[in-house]
Amino acid sequence: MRSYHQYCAIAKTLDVIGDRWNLLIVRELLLQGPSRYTDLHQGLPGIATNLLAERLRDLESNGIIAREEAPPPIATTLFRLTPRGLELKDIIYELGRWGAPLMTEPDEHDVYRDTWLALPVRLFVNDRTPDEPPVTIELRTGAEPITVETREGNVHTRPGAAANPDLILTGAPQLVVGVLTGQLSLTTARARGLRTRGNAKVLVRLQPGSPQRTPGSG
Amino acid sequence: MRSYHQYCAIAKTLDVIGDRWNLLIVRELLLQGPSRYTDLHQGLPGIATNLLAERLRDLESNGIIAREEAPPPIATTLFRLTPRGLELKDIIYELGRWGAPLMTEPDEHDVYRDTWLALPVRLFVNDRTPDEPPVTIELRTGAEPITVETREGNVHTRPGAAANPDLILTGAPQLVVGVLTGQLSLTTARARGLRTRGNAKVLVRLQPGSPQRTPGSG
DNA sequence: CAGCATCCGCTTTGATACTG
DNA sequence: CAGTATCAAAGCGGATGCTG
Repeated sequence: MRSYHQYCAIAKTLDVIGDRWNLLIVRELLLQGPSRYTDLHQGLPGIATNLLAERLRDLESNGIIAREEAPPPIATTLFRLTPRGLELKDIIYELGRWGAPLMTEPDEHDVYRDTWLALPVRLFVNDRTPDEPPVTIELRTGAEPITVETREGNVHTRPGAAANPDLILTGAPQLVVGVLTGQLSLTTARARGLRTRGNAKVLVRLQPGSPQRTPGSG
Repeated sequence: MRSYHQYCAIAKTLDVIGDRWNLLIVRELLLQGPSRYTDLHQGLPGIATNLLAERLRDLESNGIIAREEAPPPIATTLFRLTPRGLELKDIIYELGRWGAPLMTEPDEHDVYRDTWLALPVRLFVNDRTPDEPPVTIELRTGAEPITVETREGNVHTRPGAAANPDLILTGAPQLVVGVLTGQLSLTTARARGLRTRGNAKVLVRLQPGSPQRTPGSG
């Protein structure tokens, strides 16, 4: 990329990951794990295919990602984060935490992927009563459900349905985010189309108090 | 800027602060406090003046910074971070922590400003024996000295000379960073031109162990 | 089909000059 | 001091084509 040519830790970091799309590529690899080129391309709506190829080259030469020839049955190239690339996790988390409040005013043109919801939920919400038995909430905002679980005072998210969820939230992602982050009351969200099934009282447990920092992977 | 048009917390954040120069402007305002246009311009070597003006407009319209007409004796416009802009501190710190290891291989063409050193030092170094009496180290890497102090287990930095420093380090910034982060031995650094005055043993106290997270402002 | 490279029109950036 | 104005160069996005 174009370097800032400044002897400064911030500038040096931005020299490596400041280019357009770079941090979103890291986001995809963090959320999805090792990925094929085509899957990255589909997880990054709007990127030109030549730019994706170029960015992957740059990130590889900077030691952020590595490519790996997977044997059958995959039989294709996989891109994965290196240990150094994984260290960008805290940066991604801070970006997600700062951006969570922006999620309540979505743009009409915005593209949405289910897995993207995991970040604001995990980072902005915390378990206020960690001593009570764990709760499980299933979020249905699109094609694939997401499961939110409390575990030892932390909030974890993972793709897929839950076995025995205490609560199921179905509706537009901004309604789900609004309710989970406490920016939207349950009454208002319901009036705007959110549907709930199960025990909605567990929601008071997951509210932004002192947000958790650098939660575990998952 | 050009939006990613993705309903994702990371993408939304980058829509606001992902443009080139934006985070470095925030860096300057964090390190220097409220600043005049000219001082920002001189603290951001390489930025075109039209770009600085445009970025300041963008950041203001996004609620990150505010401009303020200061009365005499300043009698000019000051740019300062809003509370929302101050919340970017954690992002800046994570960027600085990640970039600190890159500081040992400087480029010949890199520009340097004394205050930039504060970030990697404060973020990458911690006090291993917080119960012992505090130590003070003065860094002389350019025109203006920087003071490093331990206080209740945290490491603080501030511009200016120290009253009674335990140690004074004089030399190129990469030597100072290398020694403080433990990437360079004192012997090697001295051989490359680092000069020390005082009790060099206090350096073993300030080494990267479990790096401190989100230290207080200062 | 997966993983690119090439071409092209548009936008953004950087350098410089100029202004209230 | 605090910007605007201008313009060449680089970067980006979209379409398309190539190769295993």
